[in-house]
Order: sequence, then structure tokens, then C-alpha cells
Amino acid sequence: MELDQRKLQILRAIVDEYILSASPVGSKALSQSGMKWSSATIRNEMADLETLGYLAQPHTSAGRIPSEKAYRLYVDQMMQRAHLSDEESKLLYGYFREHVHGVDAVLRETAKALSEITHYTALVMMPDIGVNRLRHLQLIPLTTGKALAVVVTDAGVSQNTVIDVPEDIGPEELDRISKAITARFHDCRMSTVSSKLVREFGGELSARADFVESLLARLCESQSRDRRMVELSGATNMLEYPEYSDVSKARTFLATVEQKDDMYRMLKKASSMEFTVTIGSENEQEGFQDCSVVTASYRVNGTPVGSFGVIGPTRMDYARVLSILKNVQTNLGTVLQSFLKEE
Amino acid sequence: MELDQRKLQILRAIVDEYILSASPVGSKALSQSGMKWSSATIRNEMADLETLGYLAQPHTSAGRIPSEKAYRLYVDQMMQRAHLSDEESKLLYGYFREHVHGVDAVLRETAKALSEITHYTALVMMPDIGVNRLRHLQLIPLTTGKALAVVVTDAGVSQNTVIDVPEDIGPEELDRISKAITARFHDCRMSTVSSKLVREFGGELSARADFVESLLARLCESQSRDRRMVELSGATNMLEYPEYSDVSKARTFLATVEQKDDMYRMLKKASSMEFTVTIGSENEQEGFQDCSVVTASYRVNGTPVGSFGVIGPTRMDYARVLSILKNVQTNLGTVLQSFLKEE
DNA sequence: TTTTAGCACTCCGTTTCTTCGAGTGCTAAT
DNA sequence: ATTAGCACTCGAAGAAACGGAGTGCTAAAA
Repeated sequence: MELDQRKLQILRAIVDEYILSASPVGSKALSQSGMKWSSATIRNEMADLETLGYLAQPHTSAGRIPSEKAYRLYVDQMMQRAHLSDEESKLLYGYFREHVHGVDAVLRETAKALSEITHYTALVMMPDIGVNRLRHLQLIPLTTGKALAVVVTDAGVSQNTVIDVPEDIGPEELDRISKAITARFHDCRMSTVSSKLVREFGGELSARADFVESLLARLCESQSRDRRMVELSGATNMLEYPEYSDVSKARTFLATVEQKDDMYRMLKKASSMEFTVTIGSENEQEGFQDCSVVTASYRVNGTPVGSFGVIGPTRMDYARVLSILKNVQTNLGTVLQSFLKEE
Repeated sequence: MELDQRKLQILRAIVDEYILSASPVGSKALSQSGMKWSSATIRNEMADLETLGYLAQPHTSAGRIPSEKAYRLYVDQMMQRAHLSDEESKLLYGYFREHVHGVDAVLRETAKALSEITHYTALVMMPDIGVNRLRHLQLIPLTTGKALAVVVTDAGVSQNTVIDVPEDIGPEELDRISKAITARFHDCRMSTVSSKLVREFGGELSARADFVESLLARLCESQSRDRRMVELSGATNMLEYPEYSDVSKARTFLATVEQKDDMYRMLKKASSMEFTVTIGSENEQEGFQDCSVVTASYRVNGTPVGSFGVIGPTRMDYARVLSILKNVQTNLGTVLQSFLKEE
């Protein structure tokens, strides 16, 4: 089952070539472009690689294309990290210098940067507010019976939610409750700010325990409801590739990528890993069976709070994409940190 | 230049048929389906209609397709408003019953409803905050030097902006300034809350005049910057139609529709009109030369604050779309009003 | 004068057939 | 173990043939 040096070399050449051209690679073409063996030898090796499951033939008299197994091997062992040109890193850096109006804006900009530079489709998950610490909560009266709850965390992320308020709580009391909650739960993780803690606490809060309880429940719930938790960019980039010259394929892809719930779940799952590469049928999503997803996580104060990634055809340029993700990860870390000068 | 009754009737039949089938309509097919004239007569009339510019022929031996001029006539004079089935109005009504967590959510839901029911692409403009009246402004400290400004208007719309704060203003003072501004400018139109008014006002505000001024400037500026002002839904619906079976056409369409700035401008312009129908080349956008855009405005307290619309191929079912928009306009009006019980 | 039947003609979309060439597997020579 | 040579395969692309829906025009019918 071990592949000897020559097989590896040939396989790598095939993958590299196929990533570039998207058309089956033949033995002759290979031997002419810098391979030191004759086409016949390569042909024999290709036959072997096919029986081993690394290559496939669209039809009898065509060249070979890499299988998912080949891509997996390529990603895990064979590829050498691409080197971004100075120009590219500068370009990338530029995206992060421009818009610094809050975490959300930066992440949106990140998605745009990723999709524009890779020419694939980019997804960025908004940070998971649960792991962050509460810095400020403010209730703003809207109408009788309704108020806007604004939560700000130490990561500089904010979240708005409309909540119901008992009629007998006036603006002044809302303000006092805001201050009380802020004081009590300052620097607690959002996920631990549960209703249990409320009862322990005396004063104004316990008098309004029911309200505060429902308020906190509402805050947690609203996070998962909010469909804006994923920023998508460059979905139409995929239409450039011959894989999607068929409109119906393009349609299924676009439909899948717009299922923000699924995308969020996917990224969330990936956020515990520094990097992930998911190839073709390894993907859970129906619509990504012919795609690969590459993700990277980002952290704030050392805690991973989210992830971002790129989706492309299985023959995507993994080396390049990974380099770009790594670069973005660094940039993003720096920028997000800059929102936290106080720490 | 006047079209007699028969010409009108024939033209209408052609438009109706072409909207359904998307393929050129021939004289024979027409005369067989309920027309009381022979194919020859119809043929002559069609030739006339062509010289008058209402019809076009893709090639010599094909049927006729309506020109933009024909659609214009159709929309302005000939079409009869479609009647939504009870089922459909109920379905539509359902969208508005479900999500009532704030104005933004409702409008997002509106976009989804529109695209799903029409099978075209829907756009909804978030309400223009400028014409609304300030109800509450709250500054929330983020880090030293930065704060989050949350603006709430009488329409229940909120807007978050990260602003810079001089280092010597502490959390308590931010709170006091918030209250002072809220008190001073309560019920003023956002667009009139300009820096000029600030100077007139004494007390805490004038002491921090520079800060308040820059704050207000920042708020105005940020509205136009914010790219989330347009909610898009069902962009991929267009790929269902034969007009977009060509991937490159699909690409240009999708690219255009994702230019949120342009879309916002388009809707903004349309928001002063109850309804608009823009056919083919009447559109300013490059990518909409083969599309039609139908919009309706929505109002809060009688003031038009935004608009929403549907984009489809020029042969879209105008009658149906207009009925749906009218229905949605009513529903939306009711729901938005319900956020304003106080008035 | 208006409408309609009839007819020759056009031209697109489809299908069928042919050709071309890149690629293969196998065998025999190196 | 490697490679040159050869017969074979099969899809992609082009060419030719066909069918049919539709037209414009003319002449007869209303």
C-alpha cells in the first residue's frame, strides 16, 4: 500500500496539473513536461495508481483525474505551502487597514478579501458570543411593552435583541436594571450568565427576577435565531469554473451555500480546529459533494471564538488557499486584538 | 399610431403567451387558441405591429416576441390585475404573523416571502433612518477611546455605530451625554439633528460640543456606509428561467444584484413612488438590461421610509407581481404600525 | 375592401454520420 | 526494468441531412 518515490512524484504532477487545467492528464503530456521517465513507464504507474484508488478515468481513452483519496494524500503529505508574493500579502493587509468600524465590519471585510483574493467562495462566521465575557448590557425603551437589549462583550461584539417588558417597568427602572446586570455579571461568560445566577442576587434584580430571567433566556435564544451570523462573499465566483458551467449544478451549489444555518453549523464545528480541509464527499452538506472546504479558526484573547473558510471545487489550489488563510488568520488576530486595548 | 381593438387584443394575447412560454409566438398557434381570426389575418396584423415597434422577430422564420414598448403598453393599459387565491394571501399573511422581533427581522422576512411566492428575486430596502424621529440615543463604552452608539427611532429601527471618544470622557459622562442628547433631540428628525443645533444648547452638551458634533457626523455618515441596508432574497431563482441558462448571463445578473450600494440607490429612488415598473433598458444598471424591476414603497406614520421590489426577466408576470406587492405593502404597513403603539 | 386559404420559401434545432486525435493497453525490443 | 511501437477506443467537434414551425405573398372568397 505504500507508494514509492516515483509514484508519489507522478501523482503529485498529475494533481498539480489537474488543479491548473481541470482536464484529464495524459501520460504523454506528463513525460514531456519535465518528467524523467517515458510515457510508457508513466502509463504503467498510472495504471497502478488507478487500481490503488488514487486516480480515475472519465472514460477508457482519456487521461486520468485525481480521486478524493489523491487529494487527501496531496493535502496531508505532498503539497508544499505556496509562498504569497509581497504584492499579495500587501493587498491582503490593505483590507484590514481600511475598515476598522467594529468587529462585524472587519469580519465582513475579511469575507470580501478572501473571496476576491482566492477567487473562490468565502464564508466567515461571526464570533460566538457565548464564550465571550459580558462588558455592558443596556436596555433601551422602544414602546410600552418593548425594549431593545444591546449586549457588548469584551471582544467588542455587540448584539441587539428586541424584548418584551412588563408594562409597569418604566425607562428609569430599565436603566437601573441595565446597570445592575452590568455590574453583577461584568466579565462573566455569556454562556454562564444563566437564570440560576439571577436568583442568588438581591436588590433590584431579585425584585424583578421573572423579567430578568426571561430577558436572559431571550438573549441566548436570539443568538441562535439570528441568521446574520455568517457572512458570505463571492458565491458567484464558482460560476467561473468549468465544473459549474452547467446551470443546474451552479444552482444546487448556490442554494447550499445560502443555507446560512448549515453554513454556521459547519463553521462552528470547525472553529475548534486551527485548520481543516474537507474534501468532496467528506462534506456533510449534500450540495458540497464536489467541493472542498478549507477553514481556519480565529481567536480573541487566546480563546477560539469563530472560524472562516473558503469553498471551491475539489481541485482547488489547496496550497495557495492554506497560505492565504494562515495570512488572514494572523491579520485578523491582530485587528481583533486592537479592539481590546484595555485588557 | 393608435392601435385598433384587434391589434390590441392580438398584442395582449402574444404578451400573455410569451410570459408563459418564453418562446416566440406564431400566428397559427394564436389563431387556434381562442382567437376569432385566421392565422393569415393575425399574420398581417403581426407584421403591422412589428413595423410599429411592438414586436420583434428573433429570425426570419420564427414567431414574434414582444418588445419593451409592448411590455410598457401592456403594463400601462392592457393588463388586468391578477387575483391572488385565498391560499396565496393566507400564505403571504403567514410570513408576517411569525417573526415580529423588530423591524429588521420583519423586513428580512418580507424579502424571503416575496422571493418565495413570486419565484423571482426580491429586494427590500431597510428604512431610511433620516426621515424618522429620534427616540433614544445611548452611548455604550467599549474600550478606552471607543464607544458604541445605538440610535432608536420612532419607527422602531435601531442602528449601531462604533465611534471614537476622547480619552477624558468616562462611562458616567457618556451616560449623561446620552441622556442629554435624547432629551434635547427627542422627536426631531434624524436628518435635522445636525451639528448646528448642538451649539445652541447649553449645559453638558456645549462643554463637549466638539465631541457631540463629531458623533452626530459619524452617525449620518455611517448610515450610507452600512452595506446591510438592502436585504436580498432568491437571487438564484433566476437560474430557473431559460433566459439564464447561459452561465455567463447568470453571472452578470448575480453580480449586479449583489452590488448592494446600487440596489440601495435604486430602491431609495423608487421609495417616493407608490409603485414603479421599470422595463429592460429603462433600468440604469448595466446588468438589468434584460430584466424588469417592480417596486412598491412602504410607509410608517404616513411617511414613506423605504421600498421593496421584485426583479425578474422582462417577460415577468407583471399582473401577478403587482398584486403580490400590493398585498405585501398592506401587510407590511400593518405590522410596522404595530411597533408604534405609543403614537 | 377585407379576410382567408394555399403555397413556396426560410431558417433554426436536431439528429446522424464522419473525422480527428489524444490516450490507452499490450507486446516485443532494449 | 524500461521504452518504443502499434492497434485500438472513444469522446469532441464538425459537416451534412432532415423536419417543422413560421413567414410573406398571391389569389380567391366574403
